[in-house]
Amino acid sequence: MDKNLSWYKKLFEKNGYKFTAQKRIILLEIINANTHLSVNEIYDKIRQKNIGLATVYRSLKLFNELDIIKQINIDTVSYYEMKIFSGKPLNIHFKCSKCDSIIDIDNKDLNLEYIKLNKKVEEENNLDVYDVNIMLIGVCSKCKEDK
Amino acid sequence: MDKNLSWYKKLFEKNGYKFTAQKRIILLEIINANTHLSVNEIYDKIRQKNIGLATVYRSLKLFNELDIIKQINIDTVSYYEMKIFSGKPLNIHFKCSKCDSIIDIDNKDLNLEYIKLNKKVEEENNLDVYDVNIMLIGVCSKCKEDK
DNA sequence: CTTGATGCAAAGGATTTGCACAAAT
DNA sequence: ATTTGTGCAAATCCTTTGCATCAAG
Repeated sequence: MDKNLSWYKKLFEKNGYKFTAQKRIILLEIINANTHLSVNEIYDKIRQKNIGLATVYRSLKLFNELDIIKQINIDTVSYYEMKIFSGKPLNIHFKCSKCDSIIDIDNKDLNLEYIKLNKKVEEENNLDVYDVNIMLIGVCSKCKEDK
Repeated sequence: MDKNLSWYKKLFEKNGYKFTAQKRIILLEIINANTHLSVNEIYDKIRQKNIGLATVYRSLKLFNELDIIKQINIDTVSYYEMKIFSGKPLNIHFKCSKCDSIIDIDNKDLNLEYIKLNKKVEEENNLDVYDVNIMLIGVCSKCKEDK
């Protein structure tokens, strides 16, 4: 087991949960995907391993609670992705309203600018902001071409 | 009927839909709320008028199609609010993770800055962006106090 | 009279829960 | 042993759909 997984194992146990084979498999899928996944996408990848849908839901709920994944809701469908701290403070998602594809937008400069804006919101409204979801809607480059 | 409502009536009829009493009642609730409403919040306000839940869903779907309302999804719950063009190009929502309240954040300067950032995203990724949903998550001022 | 709209109830889809059994400490 | 986790099926919640009827043009 590599270093990272044992880190997660410790986190689970510290909070009174067991790091079972099922949770390990589900977590690895999300880590390896490196993008957002829906419950069904996760379930499809692991269904041959005899893991029930309810277990997927329960694991995701737990991961969320422990703050290791992030849930993104797009048109009533939920997607999940890892929270990664270094160099990727937040993820911006773009949805094409023509082809419905969802694109991850990741750009350090942009992220920094968004963070500055968040600071401003915090100050002006007396809030603590610790997470942001930004969802852009429009037409992607492919759909701009074929019209 | 005031000017605004007759504008909506025309919009509906131009698109082959009737401006019924039910749609009028539902639309007025959203206009008067001046904030985001869930389907249940809308339904509760009008249920005494003998309007079915299905009609609420159908009307919201239609309003969305005609682009007069905007749908916001927060943790699998959908909220609806008017799209207002003048001076309110976008709405930023903040959700307190302690008390679950949702606060509308509206500030012209902030909106302008966000729009600049969106331009940057458009250019760098060759996209057309025409709508943005920004959702901040954190702790509200009330919950910051009572701890 | 023709077309779209409505209310109701049934259907559908996503998510959660109850329960008996299995696994881990 | 005790506690937590799992798979399955049933239950629940939100949303959509089918159908008979109603209303508007």
